[in-house]
Formats: sequence, C-alpha cells, structure tokens
Amino acid sequence: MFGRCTVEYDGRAASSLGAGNRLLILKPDGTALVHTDEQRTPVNWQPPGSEHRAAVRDGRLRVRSVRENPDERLDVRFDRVEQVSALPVTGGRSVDVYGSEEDLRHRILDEPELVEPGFEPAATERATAAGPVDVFGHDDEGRPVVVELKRRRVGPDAAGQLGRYVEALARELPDGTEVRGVLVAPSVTDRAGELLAEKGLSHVPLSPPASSTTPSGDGRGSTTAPERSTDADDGAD
Amino acid sequence: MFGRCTVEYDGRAASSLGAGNRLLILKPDGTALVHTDEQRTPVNWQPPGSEHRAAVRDGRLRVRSVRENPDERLDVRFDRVEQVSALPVTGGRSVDVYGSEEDLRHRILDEPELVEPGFEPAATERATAAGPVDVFGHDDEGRPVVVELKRRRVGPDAAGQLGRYVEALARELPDGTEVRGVLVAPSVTDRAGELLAEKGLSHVPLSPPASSTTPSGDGRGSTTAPERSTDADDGAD
DNA sequence: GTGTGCATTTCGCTC
DNA sequence: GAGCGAAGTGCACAC
Repeated sequence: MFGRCTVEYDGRAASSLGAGNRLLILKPDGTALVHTDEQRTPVNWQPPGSEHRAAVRDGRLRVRSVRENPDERLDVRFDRVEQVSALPVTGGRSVDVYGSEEDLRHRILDEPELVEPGFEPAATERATAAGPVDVFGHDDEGRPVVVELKRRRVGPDAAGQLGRYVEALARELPDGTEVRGVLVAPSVTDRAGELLAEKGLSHVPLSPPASSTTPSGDGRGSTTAPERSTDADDGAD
Repeated sequence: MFGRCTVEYDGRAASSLGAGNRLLILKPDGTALVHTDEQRTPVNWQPPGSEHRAAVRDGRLRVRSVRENPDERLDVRFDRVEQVSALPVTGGRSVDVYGSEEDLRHRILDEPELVEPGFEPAATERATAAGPVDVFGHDDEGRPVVVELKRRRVGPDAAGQLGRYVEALARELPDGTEVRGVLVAPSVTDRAGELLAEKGLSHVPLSPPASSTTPSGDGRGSTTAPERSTDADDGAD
C-alpha cells in the first residue's frame, strides 16, 4: 500500500511518525514494513509472526499489526491511499551466501596449516562454559588451541570473545594446562590487536575463500544452512 | 517493481537466487531492496549510496545496482515485469524512539541513587583506552565507578565490555586505584552473571523509562539524535 | 575514511 | 522459550 499516513509504534520501545506518503508492505508471514525514500532500514516495522488487521476508523483506513511476546503494536493510519497492490510472490525465498564464517571454517579444516604448521583440528563448536568454540585443536607440541573465526576485520569484541573461551577452557582442563588462543580474521583494529597482545592471544590474517569451498553435500558440519525453497510458480491473487 | 526475476549479488560476500516473483524497491538515495513474501530482512539488497541503472539485455530488463568501497554489485534480471510504480514519498523520514539506552542514561543522571546510594556521576562517554564509558562517576567512598548501560537483558558480551572498560581505567589511574564496574540493565543471563561475579563487577536491574524522560530540548547530550524531516508534501512523479 | 558501539537489531540454532 | 553468536548486519558519531 502507498499513501499518506501516520505511524505509531509501541512495544520494546515506542515511536511516533507524523503524516507523509510512505510505502507499507504487509507479508503473509506477519511481517510489516514501513519504508520512506531513504535508508535500507524501514522507518517502522513489525517482525514476522505478527497479525495484521485493517479497519476503517473515523472514516480513515487503519492497519494495525500486533504480536505478543514481546507485546508490540504498530498502527498505520491513512489519510489517503494512493495505491494498493496484492502481489503473488513465488520462487526461492533464501539464498546460499558464499564467503561466510562457515566457509572460512571449511577452509581451515581443509588446510589446518593455514592456522599454523602442525595445527590439528579436533572439534568444531566445542562446548565450553563460556560458549561454543569455533574450532578446537592442538598445536605441534600438543597444547590445546582455541580458534575463533571471523569473516571480516574485527574489533575489541572479538578479542574479548576469544579471551573468554580460552579462560573457560583453561579452567576446565587440568590445572596448569596452557591454552592458546588464535583469532583467524582478515585483519584486526589497533585496539583489538592490543587486547590480543595483553591476553597473550594471536592473530592469523586469513579471509573466507572468494567462492565457497564447501562441497555441495558436505556432511557433518553441525550447522549446514538448509536452503528453503519454493518451486511452485505464478500463483494468482 | 514486481515481476519474475533472478538475483545475483557479489561484494562483501556473494549469492545467487533462482527465478521467482519478487518485489524490487529502488530508492532515490541508492538503496535497493529485494523482498520475498517472508521475513523482515530483504533476500538481497544494496545499501544507500549505490547507483542504480536499468538496461535491456537479451530482450530482458536488467536492473543493476553498484557501489564502491566496498565494491559491490547487485543484478536483478526480469523475465516478466508485472508492475512498475513510481511513488512520490514525502513527510518525515525518521522517528524519535523512546526507551533507548540514551533514555536510560537520562534516567540515571536524573536519579543517580538508582545506581546506588551516594553515586555521583562525573561524566558521560568518558574516553578510555578501551573505548568510551557510558557513565563515569564515584561512589559514596570516592572510588571511581564505571557504569555500562544496556536497554535490554544482556549476555556475556556486555560483561566483557564492562570488564574491558574497568581494566582500561584501572591502568590509566594511579597504581592500586580500585575501579568498580556496574552493569545497569533490566536483567542478565546466567552466564553473564557468572562472568560479572568472576570479574568482581555488579549488576543493577533497571530498565529505560516507559516513555522518554528526555526534556524535548535537552541540551548537551553528546549524542542527541537529530530528527531529519521533510515537510514538503505530495510531489508528483 | 576507519573505529567503535547501539539497535524495536534480525536470524538461526541449541538446549 | 531462552540463550548465544553470526550477519553482505545497518547506522550514527568520534577520531
């Protein structure tokens, strides 16, 4: 729908938007989007799972989208509706993206020496008290190594994350076991580099492969993104 | 635009989407959005600042959106175009949101005893080697206190963040100065709670106010979001 | 332009 | 349902 409207939102936060011509998109999965002529992010929205209802109040069209947990409400009140379209969407809804962290993991499992000579991966997503470790293994002297993967340049948060994993594992293993931490990422910011140095962690500059190294049927990566796909085409509405 | 199309993306990552009917939104600021009938997030997109171009290739309409830094390209190739609309967007483009972290900060500056009795704020966004501290002040015994604000329930990352600030400040102040850290957030997860305990940090359960406590003209918050607004209405196209 | 952190983040997955 | 972390995160602001 396109037309002159006001928008009120109340839920996790609250907001109010004065009158103007905007695009309102209502999806059958319960998503609502209000777009202006700028930005990638909608000026207001409601997540999937909401319920849309339309009614005429005071002679004006009001579209209300509500969800629970958390309780949230979006009200779009139209002065004037310029256009309404019902669009029969079909075909694939999701894409396989290449160059993800998962691709970087495959790259490292294929060639562990990219981390360092003699590195031997033992597990992916290894559980620790601080959360799952991307790749866990041992160095050429048998010392445990925690590898944290990032597909892009990282800041201090990633250094902190790796530090938490290393610390959790050191606590879990026999007293005195030295646990090493390696951050694999294309690059790190200065502050991240300092943090790594402080904590005795290291950085290996490495990017995800340009195109996926994942064999199409790759077996057990505990997290292989399934491709949702709808093949029916051209329904009418 | 709505019609049957394929979508190819290459840039920070890469993806490919088979044929199907989708909605393509092109904004004058250079944003491009490809939406299916599910999810709040577009299946493909191009950020603001990109350049859109349309051309007929092999008898089919191709819309290409390109940007630099980083180099990214989005190609949408249409089999069939079901609908094209040019929509004259007008009115406000952004909203003031209530219930943000900034509102929580105002709440605390108004009533510092919400943090703890005797707490005295000294600065907001105080710079440290680890980054800016949300609220810096002193407790009833004059000890420096780092306050980190979160508008919603937090996980281990927030505990790590606060820990970094406390550590950076302790390093910066005279040797032996004890620096306290307080995480102000509605609640914390178990793991976050453990991390806080380990690092000797504390948690004060507090939420942003239900509606903004910010006086409409609030003066010097170093980050008062300006309301961009366009008042011209109903341009035609 | 890069760095840093907030966001009604969204999203997917595991427990 | 909650927790946890990735994302082509987007986005604004400071340096």
